[in-house]
Amino acid sequence: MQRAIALVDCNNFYVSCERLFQPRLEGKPVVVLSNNDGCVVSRSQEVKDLGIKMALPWYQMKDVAKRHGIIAYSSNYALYADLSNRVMSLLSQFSPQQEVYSIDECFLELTGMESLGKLSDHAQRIRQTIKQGVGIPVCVGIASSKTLAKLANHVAKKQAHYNSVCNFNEMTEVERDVLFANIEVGEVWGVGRRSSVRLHEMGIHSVLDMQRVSPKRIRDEFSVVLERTVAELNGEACLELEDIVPDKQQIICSRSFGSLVSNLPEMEQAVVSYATRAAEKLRSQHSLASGIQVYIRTNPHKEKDPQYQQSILMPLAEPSDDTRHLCHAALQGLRQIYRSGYAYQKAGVMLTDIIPASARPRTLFDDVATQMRSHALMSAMDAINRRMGSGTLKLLAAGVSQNWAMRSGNRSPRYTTEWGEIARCNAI
DNA sequence: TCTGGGGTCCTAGGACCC
DNA sequence: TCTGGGGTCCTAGGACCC
Repeated sequence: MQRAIALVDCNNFYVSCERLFQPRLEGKPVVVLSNNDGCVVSRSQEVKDLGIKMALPWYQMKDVAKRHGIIAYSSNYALYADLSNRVMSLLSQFSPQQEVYSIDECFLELTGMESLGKLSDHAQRIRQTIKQGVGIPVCVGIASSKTLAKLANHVAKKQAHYNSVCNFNEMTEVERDVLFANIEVGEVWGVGRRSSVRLHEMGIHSVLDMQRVSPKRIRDEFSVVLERTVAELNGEACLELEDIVPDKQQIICSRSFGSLVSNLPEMEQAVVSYATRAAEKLRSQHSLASGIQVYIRTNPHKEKDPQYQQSILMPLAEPSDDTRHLCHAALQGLRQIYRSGYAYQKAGVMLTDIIPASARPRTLFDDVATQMRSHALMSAMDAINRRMGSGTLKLLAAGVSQNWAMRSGNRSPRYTTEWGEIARCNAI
């Protein structure tokens, strides 16, 4: 039986989320910026049409934004995450097997569902359901492997006559060849900028070229990863749907500062804040970490300023999920690598050697009473912060004024997750 | 003034062991 | 004269993704 995998991808997801609550943005050029209002991470079609590239720094496009009346929003992850959950939940009705691949896209297994009629018609019903139920526009690509499904989605998005749905399985080989010959190889999932350049040098320019290249040659010149991509392009499904989300093997929390930091006390506040957040993520997947890595750096874009970056891995005496232990280790690490005389732009922490909490190693000398008190305290903190808002209860070491905190100049209200910011309907 | 954050997988190379 | 070969584990770094 022909394998049928769908990739459902939200259009301009963050921008679509903003428009949902502010319909006046419809038809206008809109962008959403990364943390710190750094660069563009989501663009409306109007902005794409202006030729503005993804990840362009905001300060570099302020002039063009002014000329064209581009409206910029700071990112509002609480809103996007909530709407994403609604989309994914609705999509789960359409297949027994769903892999949520990112905040705005998921794979659905549709193999064998041809009995429902043409799969492209089915995909149109999926689109209508999401549009009606959440209000977010999506495109659907269908094919016999994940890499091809991604490509089909790309076609559905770019070529208007497909009406937002493209099913390679419903096309003849000749039709596909014509299509593939006209798509740049760099559009393929797994072919990044570096590989793209090298492939071009080898004379492989289009998706069709890539499909027909000898897998062995790709393996020798690149890696097994890209060799799999070639197989996937030929309809051989090498990548399975991963419907069970595995625990994270590393948990990172890092952020650029709103303004440069040149003193240890503020760096300490930032590192404690990040370690606190990382510990929350760790507990939410019921895991323990045995190490915490701390990382600091100056601004590499300021070439004239003295540059410094350093990281250090701090092993913990025993695996833990206690914010206090993790922060303590992180601070010790920070003090070892911190050098005065630099203007720091960013710090981060990474939890490593993560194990399930149920696999905590036991010893004869375990202080079970302390472990239980720690667990009770962390559970209470998490419950309060969930209910009253993140950061309601925190370590004093995280600082109160937080002068280094990120900029977020134009964030929309958290319409769906904060009582105080909920959307209002005014009767006239 | 101003350039994101969070992940995964693979590979190469060194240390170490027998 | 002549100094192996294979395996594992760890780490750093690269490439890619959204």
